[in-house]
Amino acid sequence: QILPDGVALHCSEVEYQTIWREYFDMDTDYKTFRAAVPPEDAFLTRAARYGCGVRILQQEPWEMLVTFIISQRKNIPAIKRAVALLCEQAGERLCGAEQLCFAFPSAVRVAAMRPEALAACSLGYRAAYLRAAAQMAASGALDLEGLRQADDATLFDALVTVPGVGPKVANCVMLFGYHRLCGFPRDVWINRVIEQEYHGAFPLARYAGFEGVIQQYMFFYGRSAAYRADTGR
DNA sequence: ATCCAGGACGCTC
DNA sequence: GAGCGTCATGGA
Repeated sequence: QILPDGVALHCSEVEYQTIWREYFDMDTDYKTFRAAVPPEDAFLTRAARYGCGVRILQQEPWEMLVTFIISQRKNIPAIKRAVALLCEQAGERLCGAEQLCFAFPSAVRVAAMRPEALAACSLGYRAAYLRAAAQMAASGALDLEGLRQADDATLFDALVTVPGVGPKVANCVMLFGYHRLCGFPRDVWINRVIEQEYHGAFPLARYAGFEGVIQQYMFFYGRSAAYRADTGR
């Protein structure tokens, strides 16, 4: 089945309708977002074309909160490793046909982890953040599901009450965990792009309501070998 | 070996 | 509110 942006899915119709349609955000028209990029913005024009298949996944708030707390001051391979270790240490064991597999652990399960198990996930100083976040989410002091109904500002304010969650991580959780496309996470890569391509001033207001989609184009292209080749390093 | 990583926090000023 | 040093660990 061929879907917008040349995406091809190899699964049954039922599986697509019940799982992947929402997860891959197939009912959102990203072409309209890309069309908002003015031709005179050569960087973003290239970035949007390069990342035309990028979509904002509809992932779970708790999973996003945890993974982006872990992400701070880590590179992507190290993040993957830490998340995998966390799943092995605390995740529910899945009956995989071939290889051993673990689910992403719930807040209750993370809150119940022994300190040694948590320390075995190579989280460093983030271990204390993660434990606090798990206690908040497990106790209901932080109602991650209820916050789906909250407006953007209320959601942001609630997220930054969690230890280890600042503006960058909160924007990631809003964007990927709550599908708030206004989220615009500023990480080292985005700051680098804004500095090099926009002299420190990016026209964010032009993309009101879908800032996060534009951010993804900037991030994906800015990190790519294609960009380094285009700019000569 | 050295630098840096999808930052946040606590402290000054 | 803006400008610092610090934080633990591993990847490149």
